[in-house]
Amino acid sequence: MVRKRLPSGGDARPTVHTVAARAGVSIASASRVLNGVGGSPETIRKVREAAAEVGYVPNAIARSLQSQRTGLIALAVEDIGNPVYVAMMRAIEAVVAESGRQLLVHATGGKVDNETALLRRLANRYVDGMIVSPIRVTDAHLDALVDSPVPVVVVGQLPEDAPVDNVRTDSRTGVALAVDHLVESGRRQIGFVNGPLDTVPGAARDAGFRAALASHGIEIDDRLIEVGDFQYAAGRAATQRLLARAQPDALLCANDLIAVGALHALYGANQTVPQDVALVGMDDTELAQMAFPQISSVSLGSVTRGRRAAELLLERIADPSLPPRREQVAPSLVVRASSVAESPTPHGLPTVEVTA
Amino acid sequence: MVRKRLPSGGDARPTVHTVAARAGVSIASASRVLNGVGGSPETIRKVREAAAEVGYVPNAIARSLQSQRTGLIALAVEDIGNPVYVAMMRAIEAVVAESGRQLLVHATGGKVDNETALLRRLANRYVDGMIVSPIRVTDAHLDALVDSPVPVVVVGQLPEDAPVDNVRTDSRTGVALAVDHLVESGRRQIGFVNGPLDTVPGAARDAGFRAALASHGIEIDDRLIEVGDFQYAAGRAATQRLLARAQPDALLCANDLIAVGALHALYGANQTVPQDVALVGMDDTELAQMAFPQISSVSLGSVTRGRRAAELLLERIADPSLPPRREQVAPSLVVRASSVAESPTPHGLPTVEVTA
DNA sequence: TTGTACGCGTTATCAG
DNA sequence: CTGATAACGCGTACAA
Repeated sequence: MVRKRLPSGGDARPTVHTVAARAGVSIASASRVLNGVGGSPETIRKVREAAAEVGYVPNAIARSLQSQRTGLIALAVEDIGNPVYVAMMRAIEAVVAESGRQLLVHATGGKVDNETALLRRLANRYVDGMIVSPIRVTDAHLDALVDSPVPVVVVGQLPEDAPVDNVRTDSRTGVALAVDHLVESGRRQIGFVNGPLDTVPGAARDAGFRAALASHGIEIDDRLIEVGDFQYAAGRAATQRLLARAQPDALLCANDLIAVGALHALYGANQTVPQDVALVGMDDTELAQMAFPQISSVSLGSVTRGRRAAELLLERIADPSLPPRREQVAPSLVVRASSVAESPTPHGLPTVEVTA
Repeated sequence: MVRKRLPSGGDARPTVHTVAARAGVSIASASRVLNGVGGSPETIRKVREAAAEVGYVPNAIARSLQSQRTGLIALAVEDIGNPVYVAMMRAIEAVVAESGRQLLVHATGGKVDNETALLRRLANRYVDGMIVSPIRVTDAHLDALVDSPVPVVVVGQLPEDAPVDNVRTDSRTGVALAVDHLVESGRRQIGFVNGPLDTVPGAARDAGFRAALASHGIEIDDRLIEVGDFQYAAGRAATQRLLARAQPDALLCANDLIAVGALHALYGANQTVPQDVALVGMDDTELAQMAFPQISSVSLGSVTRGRRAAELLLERIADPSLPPRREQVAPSLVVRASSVAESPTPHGLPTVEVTA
C-alpha cells in the first residue's frame, strides 16, 4: 500500500501544510506569508495566527535543499585548545558573521581520517564552505579537498600544484627571525623543541631551524633538538629530555604551548629565564603574554591568515569560477622579557616588533 | 513554462539521476548500489563505474531531508578561548564520536541574540541535537530552548521549572570551598574578582562569596570585590583597580583566566604569591597548571558535566519521550602552590619574587 | 533483482 | 493576490 500524508496526524511537527490547512489557505500562500513576500492583510493575519497556534518552525534542511545554501561555514582545525586556532577562529568569525552566516568549528585531533570524514560529511552541502587548517596532508586528503562539492580554503602549506585556495605563511623565515634575534643577543647554544616531524609545520620548522643556524655558521648539534607534540605537557617533557643531555643558552619552541611547557621545565631545572636561557615561542598567542615572564614569540600572522581565508572563501562562494588563489602572510618577531636579559619587567613595557 | 530537468546538463553536480542514466539503470537501482543494499553484481559494477566517472558525491542535505537525521551534534558556548569550554568540548566530543556522530562548536560571545539565532537556525534540523551552555538566560532564550525542534541539553543553571534536560553544578558550594580553605589558612582580607553580575555564574558566585564570608563571621567589604569580564585582560584590570584601593591577603577569582590576570596584576604591584596574597581560581583548567606558581582552583566538574550532557542528549535523541532530567555535579577544590605558603612550589622551587 | 512512483518540507513558477 | 504544481536530491515501499 502506498503511504499517504497523514491528515495533520498526531503530534508530528507542524509543516507548511499544517499551517496552510489551519489557516484555510494554500501552502503557497502560507509559504509566502511566512517568508514575508506578498499576501493580503487578511491572509497574512490568518497564516500568522495559525503558525503561532501550532508552533510552526520551518525545517531548515528542506529549505536548504531548495535554496542550495545553508548560511553555515565550517572551520576544521587540529586542536581547539591551541590558542593560535582560537585567535584564527575569532578572525574568521568576524568576517563570516559580517556576511550574515554562522561559523561552526570542528576539532579533528590531527587525525587525517577524521578530517577527510569531516570533509566528506560537512562539505556535502551541510555548509556553504569550509576553511581547513590541516597539519598533516596526505593524498587522500588532497583528493577530498579538490573533490569537495563546496568551496574550501586551506590555511597552511600545500603542494604547489594543488588547485585549492590557500593562505600560508613562511615559517622558515619566521624561525630565522627568532634565531637571528637569539644570535644577535649573543646566544650560541640554541636548542629547539619542535612538534612532530611528520606534520607540515613540524617539518618546515625543522628545516628552517637548521638553515638558520647554518646561515650563522653555527654547527648543528642534534642533542639540542628535541621533538614532542604541539602541546604543553609534551613540550615540558621534551624540554626535560633535552636539558638532561645538553646545556642550551637559548630555546626556540615550535609554538607557544610548547614554550610554556619549556618554561616550566626550565624552572624545574633551576634555570632562570632569560638570564640562563633565553626563550622564544611561535604563533604569538595570548598565552605568550599570559606567561611569566612574558614570552617572546614569532607571529605567523594567524589573525591575518584567518581573516584572509574567510574573505577568499566568501569571494569564491560568490563566484565559484575564480581561479585558485594563493596568498602569503609575512611572519614577524615580537620580543618580550623571556629573551632580553636587560629587560627589567614583563609588564608595562613596549614590545618590539621585528619584521623580515 | 514549466521547468524540466535538464538532460544531464552542463557542469551541474552529478546526482543519482546522472549516475543512473550513465549506468543505464533506474535511480532506485543506483541508489541501492550506492548505499550498499542489494543489486546484482553486474548492476553494482555499472553503477560504481558510472559514479566514479562523473565524480558522484551524495548530497547530504537531501539525504537528511529523507532520513530526518544529520549525524551532527552542536555545542554552543560563550567563549571558545576559555579553557574550561575546551575541556568540556573534549569530553562531549568523546561521547559524540562514540555514537558515530560529529561535533560542531559555535562561540556565541555571550550575546543572547546570537545564541537564540543559533538555536533557531541550527536546531531547525541542521543538527540532531544541541548542547548549550548559556551564561545569560532570558525569557526569549528559554522559549527558544523549549521550542527547539531537536533535543537540547543545557549545561548550567536554569529556572527550576524549565522543562529542559540540564546538567548543573553548585557554584555557591564551590565558592564556599575556596573561602573555607583561605580562612583556614589564616587569611581574612579576602578579595573577590568576579565576572559580570548580569550573568548566571557571575550572580551565583557573588551570592556564594557573600554567604561564605558571612558563614565565617567575616564582614563584607565591598572595596574587596571587583567585577570585570570572564577574561584574562579584564581580570588583570579589575585586580589592578581592586589593589589600588584595598590590601587583600587573598584573592578569589571567578575563573582561571581572571586568576592568571590577577596573578600578573599582583606581580605588577610587587606582591608575592602566595606569601603576600593567596590566589584561588575557578574551573580548574589547564591554565591553572600552566601558570607560575600553579594556581589553586575550584573544580566545577566541567569534564563530567560535559560528558553527562552528551550522554543525556544521546539518550533523548534515542527516546524523545523521556521526562526532563536534571543532574548536579559536585564541586571540589584543587589546592596548588598559589594558596599554600608552606608548600614547596610544583617544581620544588621557591616561588619567584618579582620586583618592579 | 529491478523499475516506478511517492514523500521528506520548502520555495518558485505559472496560470487564473 | 491566490492556488496548483514542479522541482530540490534522495531513499524506499510496492509491484513486476
